[in-house]
Amino acid sequence: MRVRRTAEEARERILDAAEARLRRGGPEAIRLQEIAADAGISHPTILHHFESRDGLTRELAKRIGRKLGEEILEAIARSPATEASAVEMIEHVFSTLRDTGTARLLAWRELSFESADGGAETREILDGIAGILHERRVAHAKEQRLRPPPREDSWFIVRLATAATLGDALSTEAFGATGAERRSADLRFRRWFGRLLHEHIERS
Amino acid sequence: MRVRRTAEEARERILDAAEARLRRGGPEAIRLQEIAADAGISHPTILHHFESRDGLTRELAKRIGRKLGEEILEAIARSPATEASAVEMIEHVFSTLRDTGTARLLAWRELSFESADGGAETREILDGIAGILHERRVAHAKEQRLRPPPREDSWFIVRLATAATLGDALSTEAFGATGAERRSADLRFRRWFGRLLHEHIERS
DNA sequence: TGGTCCATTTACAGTATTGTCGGTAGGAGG
DNA sequence: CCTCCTACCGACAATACTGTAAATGGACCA
Repeated sequence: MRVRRTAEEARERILDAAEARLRRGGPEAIRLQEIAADAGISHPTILHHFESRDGLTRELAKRIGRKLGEEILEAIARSPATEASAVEMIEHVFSTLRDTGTARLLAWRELSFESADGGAETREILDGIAGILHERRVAHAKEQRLRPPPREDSWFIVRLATAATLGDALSTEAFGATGAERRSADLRFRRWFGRLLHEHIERS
Repeated sequence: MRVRRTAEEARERILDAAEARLRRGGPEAIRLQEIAADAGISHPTILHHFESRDGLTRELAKRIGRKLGEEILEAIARSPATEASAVEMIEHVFSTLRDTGTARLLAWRELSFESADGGAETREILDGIAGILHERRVAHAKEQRLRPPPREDSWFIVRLATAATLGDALSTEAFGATGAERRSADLRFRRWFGRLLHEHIERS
């Protein structure tokens, strides 16, 4: 009683299982046998599709990056294009990133592939976001007949938002009680952070 | 020709070696044999002192937390006690944390022991810092006859600084060229962040 | 229907890694 | 000097994990 999938389908399934293990079990949880069990296949099938365990982790890291890009672009597309909402945009982007648990995966990626080439891709995405943000701010300044903010300021805003989200998602346990209380504190913190950035931007 | 150390000394040596491996090689680099080789001992000695590999990692995680606490407290002690320097204090604390590479270790710790009890300890440290910051702010407000900021505001400042530092240290690769150019950008970013917090605090 | 492709499996090989055991030796205290 | 404690080691056991080889069968196509 053997299920046969397309190669693409099988690969996705395997990556899904590996990702789930990574979310739950930390950086050492990528074991071929366990992943295979989760995916309902035998472990040599994984090797058939990814060459080696290393191939699997590399592919997984790539996919995490791709998914992140998609999530962010989607969030940008959904956010209204008014000038003041630039902050909201950022906030929304990164709260999405966080709630989906992608932050943990990103951290694993950074930790595991310190000198990998994957960083360039991430950087492009962030450059893109910073560009959009900056354009909006420049347009806003023109309207109000104020002088435009330095480019680096916009870049730093994105950098801060990224770092804060990543860091916050990682160290959540340290920041308060669990359950409902924590959720509401998380929300208040996010809002507080949004306001902080907003005020900074308003001050141009 | 056999070297005999005190148990305490041996444990420290082993933990040092393990920590170094973790810094360089990522989360999967904790191998008893390699660590033993680095420490100039045989691997059963590690097991003798730590029961099991798991015992070693747990102990290492604990020590990382302790060291962090010490570093932070030291930095606090060194920073002047004037009110306005509260931000500087934070900035200094976390730049120290970052430059020593402790941020990477913390990330490993969070990733590996998701539901461990270690979180409480970290939280206590942060609570302490937030307390100090808040006291200073309250005193400052009293002097200026302004109304004191909400406690949660101080707490959130610390939370943001922590998260941002941790996240930034992790994702540094994604943020720009390496070498001298990056260093100066890092410095500017830190300053920028410091000013951002400072302005927020000044606005009470 | 017969044939080909290839995703999948079972069984196995090889190796790396953790953990155990018995014994050895350094050093402190009597 | 003798004795005890225990840090330490070499050799071995057990297991866990990755990777290989050969066979199997599902699906599509002629």
